[in-house]
Amino acid sequence: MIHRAPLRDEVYRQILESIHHGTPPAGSRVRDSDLAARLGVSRTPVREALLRLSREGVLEADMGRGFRVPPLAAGEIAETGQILGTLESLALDLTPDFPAERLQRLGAIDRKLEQTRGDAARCADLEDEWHGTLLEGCPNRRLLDLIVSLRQVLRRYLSAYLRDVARLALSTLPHQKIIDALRDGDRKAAHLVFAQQWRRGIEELQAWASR
Amino acid sequence: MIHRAPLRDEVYRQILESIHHGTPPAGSRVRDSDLAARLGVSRTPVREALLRLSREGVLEADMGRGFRVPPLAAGEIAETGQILGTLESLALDLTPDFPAERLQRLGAIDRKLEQTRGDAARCADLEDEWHGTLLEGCPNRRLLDLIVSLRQVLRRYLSAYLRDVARLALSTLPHQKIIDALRDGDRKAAHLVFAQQWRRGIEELQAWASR
DNA sequence: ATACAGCATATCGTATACAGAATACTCTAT
DNA sequence: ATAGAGTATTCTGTATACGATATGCTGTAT
Repeated sequence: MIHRAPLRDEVYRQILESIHHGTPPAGSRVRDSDLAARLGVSRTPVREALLRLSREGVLEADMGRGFRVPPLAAGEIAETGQILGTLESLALDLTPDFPAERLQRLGAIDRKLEQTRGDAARCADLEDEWHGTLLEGCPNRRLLDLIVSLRQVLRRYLSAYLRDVARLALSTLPHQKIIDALRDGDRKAAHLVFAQQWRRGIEELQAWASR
Repeated sequence: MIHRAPLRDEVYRQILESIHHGTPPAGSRVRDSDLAARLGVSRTPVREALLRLSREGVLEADMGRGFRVPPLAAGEIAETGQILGTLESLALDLTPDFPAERLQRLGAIDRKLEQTRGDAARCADLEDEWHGTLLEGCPNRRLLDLIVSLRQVLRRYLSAYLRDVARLALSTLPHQKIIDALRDGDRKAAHLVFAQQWRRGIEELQAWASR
């Protein structure tokens, strides 16, 4: 069973990756013809990807003025964080079980996370992967899709933060606490730590973004 | 200060309205050239609108096969309902206050709702307006945007339901209970009734959709 | 030096063109 | 009459073209 993938999807991924690496930097314009030339495709799929990115909040679009990477705004962290924290908590609650195999994979990601030094984007990637793995058992696929797309917004801040403070690695301690609670079958505790970690993470990002 | 609006936005609205009225019916294909001809614009803005609608879950897009109105599926009601109920509850909690003026407007919408007979789409419109008005004070604009776009998915089911059972009007009783609780400053009670009403609504829709 | 008018250029939003894949159609063989 | 191969047509995804608006530059006046 073969299936062709739309160009716009690949273009979407490429642009997103660039933005996470900070190119172009926050505040700058994004010219569709530039991207089309760089990626070797026409403007059409590029614009489709840009339109999608601006619906998702990763880009801004002003009529007649094209697209731009919005400046980092502390307020956006809180807005998106509230939503994402709520939705990920919901996904956690909806997940029927956490088989040992999944918990092991979570531990493996944490170990990689601890070994990752210096590469902010890679670090943020792993953090994303951890959350994705934790929630992958949630049967509500639409919810998972929504979470993934919302996460792109926060990822921009997380990457910028990690680059800026040049922190060598994210702490995996709260991760481990959640894994332990789930292994013991203590959903309530897991939920609590998870929500608390979310709050802390958002506060940390916000404190940084507010200078 | 004048601002031109992108064609794709107007096209988006038109298509959405059609779908809510049940044309084209669930299951049928949507040809961009048809719409372009009918609306008197080119395929470009039409495709942009269709792409957006399929990202939002109102349409389906298969590569090489274009777009279609997905068949009504009971599972989708539960999936979207879980998300939307959670997010609207969040928005309710985040709203700092409910001035008397807003509560009066809610009452006015309810009265219109009671007088609306037979027009399913109009009825669903008013139900939407009620929720929109209830939550308009929430300072998290991104959350409100997200809620609006998610609501489009459920609206398709609500419209179809109202058309099918030919119910003359939605009950505004739970609405009134929420308004009363808010007037008394009893947020907890309001939250409770709200969440409960959500559950009941979803169950009702789902029971209908499952035949 | 600064601010502004006027022109040149770039870039956007939309329309159209084109190639290839999917669907519909026809004709034949059973 | 039905099923299936082969062809014609439609429609999609992507590329290109075009007109209009926004942006940037140059020169001049203050």
